Amino acid sequence: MSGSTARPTRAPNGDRVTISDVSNALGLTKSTVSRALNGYDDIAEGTRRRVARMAEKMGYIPLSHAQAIKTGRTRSLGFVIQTADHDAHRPFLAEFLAGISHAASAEGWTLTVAASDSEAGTVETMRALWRDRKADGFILPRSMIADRRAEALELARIPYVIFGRTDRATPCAWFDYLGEEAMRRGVIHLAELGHRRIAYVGGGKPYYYTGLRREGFLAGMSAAGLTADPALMAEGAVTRAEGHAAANKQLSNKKAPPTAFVFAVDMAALGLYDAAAGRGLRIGRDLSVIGYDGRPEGAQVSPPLSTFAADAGHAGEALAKLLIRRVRGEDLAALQVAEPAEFLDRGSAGPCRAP
Amino acid sequence: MSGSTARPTRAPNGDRVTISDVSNALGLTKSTVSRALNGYDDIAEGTRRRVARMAEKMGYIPLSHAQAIKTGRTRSLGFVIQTADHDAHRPFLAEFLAGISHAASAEGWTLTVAASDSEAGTVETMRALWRDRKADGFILPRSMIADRRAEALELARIPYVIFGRTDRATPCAWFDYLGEEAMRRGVIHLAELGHRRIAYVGGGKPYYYTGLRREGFLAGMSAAGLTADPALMAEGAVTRAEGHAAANKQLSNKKAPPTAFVFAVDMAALGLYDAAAGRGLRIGRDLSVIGYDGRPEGAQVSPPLSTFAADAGHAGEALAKLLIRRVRGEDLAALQVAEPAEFLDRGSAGPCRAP
DNA sequence: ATCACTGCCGAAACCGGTTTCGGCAAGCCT
DNA sequence: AGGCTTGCCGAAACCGGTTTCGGCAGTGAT
Repeated sequence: MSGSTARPTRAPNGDRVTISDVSNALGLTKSTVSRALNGYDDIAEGTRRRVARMAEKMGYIPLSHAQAIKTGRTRSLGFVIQTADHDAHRPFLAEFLAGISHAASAEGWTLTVAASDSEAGTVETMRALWRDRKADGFILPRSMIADRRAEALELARIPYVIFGRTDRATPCAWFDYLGEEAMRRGVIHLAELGHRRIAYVGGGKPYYYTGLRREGFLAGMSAAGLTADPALMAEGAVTRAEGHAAANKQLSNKKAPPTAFVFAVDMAALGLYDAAAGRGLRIGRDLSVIGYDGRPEGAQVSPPLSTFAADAGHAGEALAKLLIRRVRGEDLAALQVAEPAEFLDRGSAGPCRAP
Repeated sequence: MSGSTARPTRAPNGDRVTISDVSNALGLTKSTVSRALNGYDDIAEGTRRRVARMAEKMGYIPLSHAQAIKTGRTRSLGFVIQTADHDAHRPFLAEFLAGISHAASAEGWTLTVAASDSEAGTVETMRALWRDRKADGFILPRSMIADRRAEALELARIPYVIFGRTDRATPCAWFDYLGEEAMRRGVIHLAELGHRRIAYVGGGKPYYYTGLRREGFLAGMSAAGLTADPALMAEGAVTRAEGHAAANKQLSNKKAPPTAFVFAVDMAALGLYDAAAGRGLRIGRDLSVIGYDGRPEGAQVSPPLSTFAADAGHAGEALAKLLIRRVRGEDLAALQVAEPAEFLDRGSAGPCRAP
């Protein structure tokens, strides 16, 4: 026993331990070691354990691209940054990517990112990455209405998961926060504070979540026994400036200005602070507002924006795990996850003071 | 000629064209094709061209991980997101990564990103990625004083490039914007507008750029024939809140409050807007300010913040190109690039109105 | 005419794994 | 006791490339 451990643990290689090193140390062939490690059923249980222990002890980690040449799988997730959309979702990216690679590396996978400046280019990029085995599947951020990326991937039979639900007929793997539920709760919360004229400012047109949140708002209104005034509803505001404009428009409604706002997007909600400042109104007292996203910028303003936290890092982690399971062949039905967004009551929503 | 083109261009493989497909189509061996494509000098010029054309025509792209098993190179750049530093640099990340992968894919390389939550973890992660051939080299964002990441990589002989210069003795490849030059020009610009009491608010302590910009400020002062007042100089402000605090402190200087500010970081400069609003001072008239970074947030405020644009996307591209050249073995001396930051005069710096 | 080069390509080993196939030994059945 | 499974492992092919080595034909020198 002690004699055989004198065998050099050091690989003859560069410094890596190869499968041959392991098999030599055990007096087995590398094919046996490979099958033992990969769970083939023609390996004796005792042998399997011996192999596993020795591999562990020697620190053997298979070279993923050496396996890939035969298996076609690299154990890497793909993500394409779409540089064209200079939209409001960009700031999420850092946490999102961090979340993805965090979950990925926990499973021994990696994240490959590429960039493209158009939707067509994105699809083409993913196809190329797939063809060259740089990624075993893709994570698509922000599902859009009639999402062509998903369509193309489906057609090419490339595994993928989406952040957000879709309107596509064929099912797919996805993770999403229940934005509609948040909107509903937000409205009810405001109603309980006595607000009756509640305005709504929705998000980006092409995104699927926009419809969901709008419906959530309407559901909240009827749950609270209120009727939604079409004049107090808008869509398409994702930046602070757009939110400012939308808020200004609704506040100009002379005969029945809103006393509270629900925004589908935090950044737009910050625009209300500007609109309020321009009119000498105080947020949280003269005007209440609830946002959605949990953006850090919302915590900086005064009073801090009450919002629903949709943690991007957590979403990234969840999606990475889902994609890995998807690539491994799990059924789609088990790969659809929805989570509630957590309400952060930070003071921008107060009791109604209007008559 | 026309007869031989009847040969199936389609690969017998899955759908990929392999090197054997190319060699068969030409009646050569794959070793010859490989050497022809890789520029060996024992291949006749005519043959080389025939091979190149056929490869192009058939759409042959070598599988990078198939090459890697022999060469040890994957043609991929590594980048580790450090999740711990929730600092102000986070927002740059999206453009930075987009720039990197843009330049990378232009050369047929890819970007592998991982995440870590500590400096030690970052180094360990890079080492693991390197060992497993997931990355041929790394891009380090934001050089720090006594940067341990660079030290560790140097020791392990792992190629890398840094965004920013360093204080390390051993030379390394880097790209940087001339922040000190920008500070100098900013001061001179303000001096030409008549300002004499110019305050300075520097950036993050651990970062190397902080010292450079401070020196740049001082150089500008002396170039303008002014003496810097230590009471009007601060450091360590990278967020809006920190900038707000620093500005407040300097504006409280009763006997000689500054009429103009130079900030090392845009986000901190925005804090001056808050401080000014709190005192009823108008930026661009009562108070002048010049920032640095070219952050989009600076364009949103009123008046828009005059600043120096240090394009993160461009930096990413430049660094990716440098790293690729570095991995290919080019000498360090040629891989050190400094570029000026472009001044964006957007109105926050006006003539001095103080006595 | 001979010889040593040189230019150019094929043959084969190799990289680090996976996977198919075949065979030996033990166990079960008749 | 002999035949048939079954369990378990080794041998060898294979994946898609790279790289070493050797040899053949043509060239120039002697």
